[in-house]
Amino acid sequence: MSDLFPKKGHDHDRCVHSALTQAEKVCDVENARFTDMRRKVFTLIWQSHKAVTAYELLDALTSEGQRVQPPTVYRALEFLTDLGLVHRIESLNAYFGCDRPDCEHLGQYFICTQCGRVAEAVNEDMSNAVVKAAGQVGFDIQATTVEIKGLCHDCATH
Amino acid sequence: MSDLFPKKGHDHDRCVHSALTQAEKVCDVENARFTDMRRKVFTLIWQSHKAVTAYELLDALTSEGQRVQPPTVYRALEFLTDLGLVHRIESLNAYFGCDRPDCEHLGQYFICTQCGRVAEAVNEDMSNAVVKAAGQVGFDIQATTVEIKGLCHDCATH
DNA sequence: TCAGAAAATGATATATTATAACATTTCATC
DNA sequence: GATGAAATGTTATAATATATCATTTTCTGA
Repeated sequence: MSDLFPKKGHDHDRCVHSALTQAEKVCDVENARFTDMRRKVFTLIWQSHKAVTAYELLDALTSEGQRVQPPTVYRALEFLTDLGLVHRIESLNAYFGCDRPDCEHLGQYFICTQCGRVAEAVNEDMSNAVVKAAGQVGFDIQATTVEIKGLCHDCATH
Repeated sequence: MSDLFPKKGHDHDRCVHSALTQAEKVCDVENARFTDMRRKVFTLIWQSHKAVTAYELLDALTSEGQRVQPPTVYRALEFLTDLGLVHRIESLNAYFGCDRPDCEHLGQYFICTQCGRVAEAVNEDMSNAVVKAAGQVGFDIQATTVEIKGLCHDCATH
């Protein structure tokens, strides 16, 4: 069985560092400004492998001493999602850091209802099935939302 | 190409009538009460093949002369979704009538961003791909959300 | 370097979606 | 008809998101 969710006790600093490096690269390529606020929001999202709501981000920024209003957070989120650095999880109204922002993909999200962690898959079987099904009914795809809730392997076996 | 979205000029009264008949049957089997309010909300949802928000339902009920508060609508929606008579479209925060409420299924939703119509598919390729992908990573599925946005065949070709 | 334009953020207000908590009414059953 | 359970009414508020205009920061070109 392949791993999807990170192992317990993994070096999370590496996740964050890698995400930041990739985000910088993407912004560079896209000639987009990775400002302090955007970087802060992005880093906060990467504090865990869970999805985070806009107001949790707002609270976190406020605790850090910033006085921030909702539009500031939503703007940063819009910037990050537009660039594909962050994905919105529709069924949670929450946001999740992407670990492959450099390539276009139709992602699928596994959401553990026990531990709250989210994992992104880029599974061709699923993508292909969606594309094929759309083709069969003459539907021209613009965006897909595939979110799967249940128990991750850790939670299911403990 | 198989049809998924209803044809223009189809006899929509038949859709509504069929949906009501099926809903009555499901409620009967489940020994659940299809009260006036639930029937009204259900019928309003079936007024079109679009997804409807809770507050649109509230407004519609109000126009009909009822003085209804949000909890009333949300309770009816909870009842209907629990029974599988209505599905929630997560990416729209809106609700959509199911036309096969009698059988368990992992549905997929095609949402036309042009005309606003929604169509439910029960496509085994997609379901199987999701189930298989979950199996490969040891994920125990509780619920799935598959929503596909784009242009329906009518809108794409006109 | 600095003037002007563009982009980003700040600030205020408000829209939209959803639920908690308790009161009252309706309904099935005895 | 009395009783308890289910449904609905009522009030208040929580949670999520955006519109609008003001101000600040950054980029660009003279």
